[in-house]
Amino acid sequence: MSLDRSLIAGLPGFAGLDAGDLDAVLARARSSRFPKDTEVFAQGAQAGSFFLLLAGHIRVVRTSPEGHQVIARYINEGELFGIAMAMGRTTYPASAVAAVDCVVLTWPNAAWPELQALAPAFGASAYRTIGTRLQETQAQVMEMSTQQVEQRIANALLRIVSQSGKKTPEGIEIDFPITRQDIAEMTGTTLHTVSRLLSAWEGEGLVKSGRQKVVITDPHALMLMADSRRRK
Amino acid sequence: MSLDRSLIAGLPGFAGLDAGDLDAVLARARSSRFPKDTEVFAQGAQAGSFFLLLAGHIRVVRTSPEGHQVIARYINEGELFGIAMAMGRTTYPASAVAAVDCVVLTWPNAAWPELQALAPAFGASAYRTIGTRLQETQAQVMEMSTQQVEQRIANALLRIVSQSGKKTPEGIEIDFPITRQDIAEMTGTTLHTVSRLLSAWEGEGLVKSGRQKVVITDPHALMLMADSRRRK
DNA sequence: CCGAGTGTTTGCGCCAGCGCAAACTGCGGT
DNA sequence: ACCGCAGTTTGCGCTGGCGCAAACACTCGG
Repeated sequence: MSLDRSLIAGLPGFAGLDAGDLDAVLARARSSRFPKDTEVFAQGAQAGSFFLLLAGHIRVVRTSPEGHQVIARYINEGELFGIAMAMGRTTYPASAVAAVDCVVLTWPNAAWPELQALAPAFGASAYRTIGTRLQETQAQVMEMSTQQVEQRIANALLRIVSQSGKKTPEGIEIDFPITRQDIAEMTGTTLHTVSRLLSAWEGEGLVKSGRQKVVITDPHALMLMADSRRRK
Repeated sequence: MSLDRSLIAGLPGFAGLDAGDLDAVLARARSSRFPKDTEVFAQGAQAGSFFLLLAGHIRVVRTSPEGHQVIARYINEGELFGIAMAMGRTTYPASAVAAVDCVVLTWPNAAWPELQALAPAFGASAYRTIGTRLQETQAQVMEMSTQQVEQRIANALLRIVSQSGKKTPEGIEIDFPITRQDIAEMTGTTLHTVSRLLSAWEGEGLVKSGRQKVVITDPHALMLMADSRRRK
């Protein structure tokens, strides 16, 4: 069973490749399904492969020696992940867990140079991805240093929604299940605080939230919330 | 005036190059001196060059729109920095300021592919650098989410000292001037808190500190401090 | 030697957000 | 239809660390 070219034809890393090249890229890949809440790879495991998310949403989680969990990011459809080896690592620095049922392409590390040779844009795109993530992570550090919890949560929601938002009659909805606990782990707070805040916002008509679901009903007001310059 | 090969011969990115190659690498570079507290490049500026620190210490600072400053990292001798273009950026995401008088090699962006061609290890080394920084930054996010201020500061000091520590009869000293404010900006706290903590530690004989100077007299005790599992 | 500037220390009051605990609710399974 | 669990809400008390402010101590230039 071979994979259809259309799966990857539209992605930035493979732009401008002809049918033959696309097939060659796919020839080395294996496609697999990960049911909700299963691990694609585990933190600390030997990094033998890298991945591309074809469908679904993936949560990248870091666990501290003390057992604390932090959500480093969510991976969206079409993104590379688990590219430890491109960063010169031999081991995955975090775990990847399917937030919903996912479809994933897997390449062995050995395919990395081949892909780069085949698709000149692939390497550049991958490195740009890493660079972008470094930026985002540094931005997160800034946020955590300088902003109040309220603003951090607002920012986090806006960020998610901008990447994985689904329009509904009520507003923009996060299109994968997300718990208060998840939001807390993204923003360095507790589920209690997140819950309180969301309740408050719901009261003000900014958001509408239910079990593992959040809908932003007034994005503009949330944006104001997100960067209301505090103190001074 | 040409640059001596020995300047870069020992660096990981240029390992195994012969004299001619090294000269070729240096031919494209310009060496310059940056006095203490001068900017090598400014956040937001067009990224036309990338840099290698030959001597000194450089502080990488991000400033938020509100004017808050955060120290993203310190660059040590022999490290690349300002490699925005390798990450697909056209603009520097942070400012680089000389913490002491520095000597810096500068290449125009155009030299990037040439260096990669000349020194196969160069590209890999650069990407590993970015990867490492991503790891470190993510680790910092975890730290800020899960640890108390006390531990974050201890960790920050240990990290600095492990990279830029100078042994003295009294202990290990940070070998560039660093203020309480700097430490606060690295750890997301205030200079007040840092000052109080350092005073307390000085009382317990863990550190010895003065104006823009910190000496770790009992690294082991500090390490205990750094990862004393808190609550539960 | 003096003054100015920069970095540091310290006291005090306060409050955002956490820890703990208990109750509640909606969903999925049998 | 029911039960059980996972996720959520909410109250309450406490405290770590911040904001503010004032005094202090080096160091450097003149």
